[in-house]
Amino acid sequence: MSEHPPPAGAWGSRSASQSPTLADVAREAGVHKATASRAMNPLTRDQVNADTFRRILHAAERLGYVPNTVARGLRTNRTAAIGVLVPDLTNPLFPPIVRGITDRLAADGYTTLLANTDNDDEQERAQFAALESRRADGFILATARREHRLLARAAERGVPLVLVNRTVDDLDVPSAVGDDAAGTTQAVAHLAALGHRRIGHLAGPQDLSTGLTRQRAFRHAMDGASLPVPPGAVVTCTGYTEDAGRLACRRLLDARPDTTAIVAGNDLIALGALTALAELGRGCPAEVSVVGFNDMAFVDKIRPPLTTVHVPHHELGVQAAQLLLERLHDPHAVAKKILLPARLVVRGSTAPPATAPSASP
Amino acid sequence: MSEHPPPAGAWGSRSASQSPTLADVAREAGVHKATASRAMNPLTRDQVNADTFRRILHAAERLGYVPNTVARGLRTNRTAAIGVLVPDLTNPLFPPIVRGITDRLAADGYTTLLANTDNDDEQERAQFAALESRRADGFILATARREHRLLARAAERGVPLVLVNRTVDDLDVPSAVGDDAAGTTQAVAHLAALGHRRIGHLAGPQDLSTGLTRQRAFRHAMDGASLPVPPGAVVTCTGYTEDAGRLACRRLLDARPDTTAIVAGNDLIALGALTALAELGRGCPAEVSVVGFNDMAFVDKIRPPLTTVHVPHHELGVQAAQLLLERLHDPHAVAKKILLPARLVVRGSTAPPATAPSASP
DNA sequence: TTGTATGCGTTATCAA
DNA sequence: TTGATAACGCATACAA
Repeated sequence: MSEHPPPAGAWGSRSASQSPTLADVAREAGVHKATASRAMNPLTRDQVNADTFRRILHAAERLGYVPNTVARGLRTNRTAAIGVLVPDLTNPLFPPIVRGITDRLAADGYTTLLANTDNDDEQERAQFAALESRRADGFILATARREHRLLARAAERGVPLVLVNRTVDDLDVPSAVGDDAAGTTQAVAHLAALGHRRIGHLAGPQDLSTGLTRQRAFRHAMDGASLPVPPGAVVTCTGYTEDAGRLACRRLLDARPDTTAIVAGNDLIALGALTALAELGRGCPAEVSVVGFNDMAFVDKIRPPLTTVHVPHHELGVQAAQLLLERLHDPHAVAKKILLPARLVVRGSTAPPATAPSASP
Repeated sequence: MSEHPPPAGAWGSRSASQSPTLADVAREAGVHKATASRAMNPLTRDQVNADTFRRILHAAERLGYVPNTVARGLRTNRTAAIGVLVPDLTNPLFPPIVRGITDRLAADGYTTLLANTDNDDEQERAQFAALESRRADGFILATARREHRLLARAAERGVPLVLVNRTVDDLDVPSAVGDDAAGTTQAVAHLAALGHRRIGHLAGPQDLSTGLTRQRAFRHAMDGASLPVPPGAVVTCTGYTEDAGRLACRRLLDARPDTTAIVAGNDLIALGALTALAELGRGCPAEVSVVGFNDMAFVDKIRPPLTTVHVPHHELGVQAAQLLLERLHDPHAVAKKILLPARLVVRGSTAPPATAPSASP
């Protein structure tokens, strides 16, 4: 056994800043490495005698043994690490999603490798390659475009992949997204019920599933309410940003000055629209109502408090992680697509139109 | 997967979903593993003949070789991965910090391992252990309390550690934080210049460096302006949350009903204070002015737009990452503490007091 | 139930 | 400049 054990938590002759290995534990417990390995692994724990198990565990504790996940990963070819790619963490949409992901993953002992892509193909490729070289067991992408080369190739190679928030065209990849269509429909219904007839849409980028789905749902809902969507009433923003929203709103009101309500592609676009309205001296909701999408943090505090479609982002993250874990457990499972309910939250940015709907023939 | 051999980029006889290894590349190029290794590593690249280098690189490309970071990590005992611990990513304070960290780390080829602790000791311990078992090369903690057992022990063990946003007492750990004292001083000076004399402080938790520093700076600045800080004018919040701010604000106004201005420990506390004021029917800034701290995203959009102290959070993250990289490069470097400038941003939540400062004797 | 032997993919050391 | 060999720490097939 050990001669004079150094103060505490040291391990014999090894240099002070070295971690003890399974070999050290085995030596300390007087067993073979393999037995120590079995004792430390929950899955093989029952293969070892109860008594020796206690001895080994005790030795491990005494030495402060921590299993080396890197070595284990090399041996087992599984790292219990998941790559998470988001466009930009400072977009308030993503923190709750990522939080949901990490919460679910951590519960199963998985670690989250986080990377931002800034919607840049080259950055995304580089980050994805880096995480793949790290042998992440799977990926959760919040960066999907409807057509996505990198994503398609990865899926074809059989890389375990799950999409969150956005989805992709023509590919059987599991995903967890909000019900964009239903949310948009509720927004239009709300405005129609208030008496609005000239409703515009500031659409998100059409190469993103959210942008396209919401735009189509908008037209469909308008049609269903027998409301017209004349040329210029739908303007596509260059991005999900405040500034793109501001610019698009000006174009919308330029083409359709009598617009009384706007369905924005998301909350950032809605904020931009509010700015544009303020610049143009048009009151919201007095003259123009605005509905957002996502119910980002603090949009209830702005002026006017934003009517918007709530999407359960944390739960989106949880479900995405859950899907990935299931897929890792059973690689041949069918690629589920989860749609989480969205619901309109009415606040102060919507009101009946100031002038009654035109009563002329 | 598919029975049909994959179209292109397959590697001889290996099973379809296997990555090619250095051995495969070496065989393809007709050299030894070791030579291939040297060719693929930027640091040893020049040890290899230019011609064979091209041959190896070509072979690697043909096979789609990606170095296995796990194996490299086992061999070199360095993983190029950094553990990042935050209390809660959905607190708007942290996304820009984390973004700054990942930006700087990614630039040097490091990967970010992200974990949330929810200010819970046990969660933090577990997450830290998990990341350590993964052999992260170092850690950036946004979770520091002034006295922090886990942190202290890790520092003593020589684990490369950097603190961000918050710091710790009595420990030589590098850190990057905002200039809390200077920011608070500016806030008080601003209010005093507006004519406020009865200024209260909703202090953050005093076991956090930010809470203590700002509280002390508040008292010091008040003293410097010859303004009194009577009992009850400083209330400590139970946390950096809206609700804690709301409750504390009620206690403050209960004890000191004639308060005309409030310096909040941070923006969330300020938001809670605004809520409390609204509940009590006290206008802001008409009756009570409020100053926040941090300049979180979108506090310029709320009503009233929040006067607050801007802290360069992204840069805080960048600097923290930079400190850690330096420390990894030179483990014996001195533990720098970086203080980034904070500056008051005046918006709509502050105004001169409604009643002129009491003119009685 | 435990011990033996081997290899995961890479890099460091030594020889040639 | 290149090749041979060993070792990083662990898990597992096989033997005992």
